Amino acid sequence: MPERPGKPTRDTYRHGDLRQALIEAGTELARTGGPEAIALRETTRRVGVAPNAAYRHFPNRDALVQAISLRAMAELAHAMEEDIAALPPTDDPVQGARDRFRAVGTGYLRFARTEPGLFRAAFYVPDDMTRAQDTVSAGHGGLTPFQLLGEALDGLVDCALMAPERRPGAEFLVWSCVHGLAVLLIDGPLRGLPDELTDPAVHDLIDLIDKGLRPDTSAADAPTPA
Amino acid sequence: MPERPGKPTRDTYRHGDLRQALIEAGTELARTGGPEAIALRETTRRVGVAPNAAYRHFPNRDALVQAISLRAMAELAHAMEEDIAALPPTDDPVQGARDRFRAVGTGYLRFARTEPGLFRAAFYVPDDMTRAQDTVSAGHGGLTPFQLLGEALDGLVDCALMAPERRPGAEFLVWSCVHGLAVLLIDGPLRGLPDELTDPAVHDLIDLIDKGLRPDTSAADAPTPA
DNA sequence: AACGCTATGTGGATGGCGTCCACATTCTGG
DNA sequence: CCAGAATGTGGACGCCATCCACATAGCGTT
Repeated sequence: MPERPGKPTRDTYRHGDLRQALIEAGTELARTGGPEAIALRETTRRVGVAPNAAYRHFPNRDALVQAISLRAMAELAHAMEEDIAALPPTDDPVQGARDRFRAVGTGYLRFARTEPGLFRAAFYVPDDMTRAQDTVSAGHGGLTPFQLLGEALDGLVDCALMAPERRPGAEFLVWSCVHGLAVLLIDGPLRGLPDELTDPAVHDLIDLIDKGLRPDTSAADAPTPA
Repeated sequence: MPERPGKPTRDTYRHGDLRQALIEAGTELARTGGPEAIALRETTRRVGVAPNAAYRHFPNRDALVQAISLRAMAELAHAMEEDIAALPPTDDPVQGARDRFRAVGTGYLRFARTEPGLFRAAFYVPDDMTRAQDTVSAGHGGLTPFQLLGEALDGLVDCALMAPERRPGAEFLVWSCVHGLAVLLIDGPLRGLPDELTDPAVHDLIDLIDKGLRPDTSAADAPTPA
């Protein structure tokens, strides 16, 4: 019996669901080391299978990383949904819209800080905008992170917290701001900033975005402030 | 004569300034392929030297990447300085402050789109905030990108385009927004967006930040807009 | 001027990686 | 029940970073 305990073994020649097992194992690698830590050989090793077996389910390493990336994106959606769900109920629709908008941002940044490896994996590689619609990257509610943000923005417009003419493409602007902070915090120059400093930064950033989106009250768009 | 044309050779056993040559060659690799394209072996090959020679000047690959990263950060500073220098002269100090602030942002994003590989290299790896002060990463004016942004923000405060009490830490917020768009554009889901779409996005983003930074004119900070 | 020390470059080996090709085993449909 | 498809294995190749032992060149001392 050459079976050493601790090493995953199997009695059948076939694995059963190797594809899923690889995604699972690879996700754990990404969780601790980011997408570049997803080594094909190490992943197959953990599953207890020869390196080449992976090629029966993915054309190459990048395809595996891609699949893991989609799953990570879905986890990001979950985190955002959690922050939205944790919101205290309100009768005021304006308050509600603003709360949901904030929750989208805080959930995003909470996930980035809690699971930096997966967050980075979610944004790894051959991506175009089409993937944001992929249902695999959606949360339990069926919406992707991008779509969750869109809904929150629609809510702002409905409550006149945002000018409708500014709505088109606003996802990209807001997304940029929040994403930028996430990136600077997890592998940029702000890495390792203690929570006591990051939490206010998150708050202030969302304040800034919120304020920047609001409709112009009087005359405030011209070069001079007032 | 085993010298094949095209391959860099040298007549002396010593190279002269191998360290600088490695940084130079590695920078070219990063320019086209980003920091992960900086392979120690390929870099030394281009310089015409054995792989191990690099270890006389850098403890490991990461140190080389780090040196290249600093140089790339300096190039980023140059790009920002260029946009500032290209500004039309103005008598209006308010206009000037706003212009410089915008130029900091446009320069940053122009560099990111023009030299995505170097931009990514600039933000690669073991970084903490201390490196932003490193003079190696400064531009011709002696200021790092971070410091250039700080100056621009000071200018806004001086012209009452920004509330002084919001000044501390504002670098991080503004930086996040601009950096986020850069990242989404060059290796995120917005990759490959044509210039016709990115240019307005850059403009709108800076507008949003500008607006978000402005002092509250009347009553506009409370949950209700007006 | 000669000597030795140190800085610098070379060569070879090791272990990790992704990927390809040939082969083995199992499952499935006719 | 058997052929072929699906799946897993083994070995090889070329890339990589890094380590050790060795070679050579330049520099300061005497």
